[in-house]
Amino acid sequence: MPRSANAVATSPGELPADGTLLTARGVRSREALLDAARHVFGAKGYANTTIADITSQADKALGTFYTYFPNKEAVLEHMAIEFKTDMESRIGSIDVLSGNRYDLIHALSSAYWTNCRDHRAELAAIFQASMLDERFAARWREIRADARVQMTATISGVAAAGIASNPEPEATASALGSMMDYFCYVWLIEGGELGQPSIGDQVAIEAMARVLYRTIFATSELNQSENAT
Amino acid sequence: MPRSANAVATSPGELPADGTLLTARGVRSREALLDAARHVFGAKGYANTTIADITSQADKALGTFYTYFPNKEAVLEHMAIEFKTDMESRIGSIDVLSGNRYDLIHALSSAYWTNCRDHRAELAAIFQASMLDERFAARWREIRADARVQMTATISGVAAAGIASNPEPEATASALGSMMDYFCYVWLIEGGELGQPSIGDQVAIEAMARVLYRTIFATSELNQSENAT
Amino acid sequence: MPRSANAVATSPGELPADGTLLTARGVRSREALLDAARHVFGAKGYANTTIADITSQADKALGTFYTYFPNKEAVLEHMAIEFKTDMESRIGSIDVLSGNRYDLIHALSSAYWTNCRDHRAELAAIFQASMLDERFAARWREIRADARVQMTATISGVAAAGIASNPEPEATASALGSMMDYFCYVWLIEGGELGQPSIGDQVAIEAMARVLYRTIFATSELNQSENAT
Amino acid sequence: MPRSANAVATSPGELPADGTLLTARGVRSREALLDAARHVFGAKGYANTTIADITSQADKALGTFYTYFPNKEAVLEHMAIEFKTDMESRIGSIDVLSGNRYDLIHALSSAYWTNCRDHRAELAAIFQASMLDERFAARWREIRADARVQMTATISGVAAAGIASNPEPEATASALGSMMDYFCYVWLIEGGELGQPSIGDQVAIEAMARVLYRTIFATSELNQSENAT
DNA sequence: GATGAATGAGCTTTCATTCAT
DNA sequence: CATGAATGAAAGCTCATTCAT
Repeated sequence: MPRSANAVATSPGELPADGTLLTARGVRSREALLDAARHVFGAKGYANTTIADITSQADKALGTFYTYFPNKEAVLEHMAIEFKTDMESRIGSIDVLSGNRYDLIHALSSAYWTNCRDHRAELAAIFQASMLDERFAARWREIRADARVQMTATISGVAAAGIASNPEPEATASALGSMMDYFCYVWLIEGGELGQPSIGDQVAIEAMARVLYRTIFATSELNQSENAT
Repeated sequence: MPRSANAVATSPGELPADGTLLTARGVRSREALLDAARHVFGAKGYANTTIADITSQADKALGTFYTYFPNKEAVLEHMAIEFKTDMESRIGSIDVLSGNRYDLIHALSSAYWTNCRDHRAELAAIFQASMLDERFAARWREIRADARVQMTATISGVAAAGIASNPEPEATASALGSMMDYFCYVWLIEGGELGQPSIGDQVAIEAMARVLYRTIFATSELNQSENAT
Repeated sequence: MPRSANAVATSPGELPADGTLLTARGVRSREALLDAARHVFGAKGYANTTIADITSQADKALGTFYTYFPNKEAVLEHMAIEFKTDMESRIGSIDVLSGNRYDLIHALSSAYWTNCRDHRAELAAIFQASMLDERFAARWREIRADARVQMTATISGVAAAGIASNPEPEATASALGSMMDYFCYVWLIEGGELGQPSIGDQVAIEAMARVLYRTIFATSELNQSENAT
Repeated sequence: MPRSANAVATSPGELPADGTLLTARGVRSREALLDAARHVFGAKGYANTTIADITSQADKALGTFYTYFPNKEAVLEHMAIEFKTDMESRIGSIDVLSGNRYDLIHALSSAYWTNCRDHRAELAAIFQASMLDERFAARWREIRADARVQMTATISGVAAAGIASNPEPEATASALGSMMDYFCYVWLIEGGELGQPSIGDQVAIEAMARVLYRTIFATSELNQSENAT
């Protein structure tokens, strides 16, 4: 297919299914579909969303969807990449040098929480898809791994000598990562715990920061009773 | 109208759809279906499992399923109850008085992990269903709440005075609960983290225990730097 | 799935998609679908026939089709086997010893024509599918090969010495096979030649026989002028 | 309303859908689409080819197709005419007077085979379409009739008295025509017979010539045994 | 003329659920 | 109780055709 004169360059990830460029109109439509998808994923969940739900939310014909995406997974793929990229950028822009150790942990929690909050719908969809589709489970594992590595790197940078030893750091990091992932999911998507549907940003961020901080910087004293077991 | 002479009393939760009693044969069939469901839920996931999958695994005819359950959710409901009951029983049987504080936490982690491990398939199904079905999300919330309350009660029983303060105990408990739930899910069901497919029981239990213990019993010293922020 | 007491043994090729046995009712339904398929394949052509056409012709619900066949190809597969089996049986039952050479050729033509005529709809479908679907082209090639081999064997059995040599017997056999296949297709399915929509059985059979006979048993005299070229 | 100054006269069959004249650019585009269609018809088959396949092969936008053709059939129509015209021209240019009888038959076979070979893709498409579309079946019938008439005329011109009688000459001609059509299809398009994917031009042409020659010029001797039946 | 986005009818396939035997 | 055939609503995806730019 020829490069039309009115086709415009698009940023990576904005290419339609067949690899051709999009016109301005195309870019708008694609964006409308993504917005619509975000909306309905958030409202009905990824699995319960049909292509028709997305197009009707975007006020497009059903077939239009397939001009831009080969299937629902592709939409999610796109969102997952955005989610990941954004997360990396937020975590990457934390100033590792300023502030004390707790500040750093707090900044990390804050970045994590905020990113999940600002990508509520996508997070919901990604989480759900990771439990339904083997391929997406692998995708999500990558995203988690990435975040965990970032986190670990950040932590390691400030970990001073004399701090409580961390046997099995990998397992501990996994536990902390699980905490963050699911805590965000529970409060931002599932609707909180029984009888308590929502939580303030600060309270949430501090709760996560607390668990992270105490686990990572436990004093040797505490550490010893642990070993005493 | 009286049931046939060979109808037998069944324990609660073993009643067929219409509330009548089951014959011995009926009990066997029902059990076969539940076993089959556990098996295929574990193998293909809850969402991807069809009623036909269950009956064919159980070597029964399709229609037989509806003699015992109104639908797939009912099967899961049953499993969720078992999961919950078993969890309560394991946590309840922890000897709160013996051992030191870490031992108690460790016992808790162990009970949690072991229950999840022994109910792998059900856990997978419950997790998945909680993301697909609003009703099941509520159900799972209850189960989680229950476990959290149990856990908190256990913790509170040994929490001595002078220990680091826990502002927002609810949020902290939620974070710790999230950690346990998802950590178990990741390692027992999803297949671990990127590049590391499995984990030893002891390593897993200790990782969870470490996070719980350090978070709950942080020394005031650590606590102060936290407040200093 | 259990072997139900009312499931009945079925002849090979009458098994449903999942390999289980069919009940008497099932056998009836399956047959009804096959009949309906034959009918609509004949009326609208294979490619233009939808599953819905078949089921509505059979007065069944759409989904019923999938109880017996995984897709439209499977129906055709079934028909192709029947066609081939029947053809083999007809050709196989020709009495090779009785009659003169021409009689044998005539019997062969007759068997061929009659089989195609009695399987009009299937032949149409098979022919069409062989042009649309690579897999079916291979299937049809097998059927043709089989028929050709049968034919050749029959011919060889009576081919006396001193008959005109046949250089490139394979190519000649292929040409004769093509003649028979397409001649039958043209007159039995396509609706004949321009301006002549039908042909009598005897005329058709004799026309094919004539070409076969003259080609195979050409006298050396004729053969020599051929070589003289 | 007069067309623009750069509109040029086109040969018959090169008119766009609306009957107006084409500019030089238009002629180029149209030709590009026809070439592309030939290519993809040959590669994927007529039925499996979409308009998008054609335009993308031609490196044109989808909509451009409809500037020149109302639909896919129109493209094929065009090709069929070319095929037919070319066939007529090749057969027409055979020198009826020179050479012996076999030479003439051979020249006919050769012209037929060569034309089919040089229009492989079109032949494939025409054949296929004749099985899918009633209108095209009629079209193809015309083409075949034409070739048959040409052939018969050629043959008749050299048929001397005293040659074996040909009862039902129409049916015989139809059988011979079927042989040629399908033999060419099988070897040039379908990929040959089972286990033998291709054939040399000479072998193919001679096989067809042999069948034609022996059938048409059978000696009375052979003819008699035929009647003896 | 050329472009490619938009449309929606049409088809395939799946599967929960019912029900006659 | 057990059986498995029947049902039809839903959803995914394709593609010929139109049309505004």
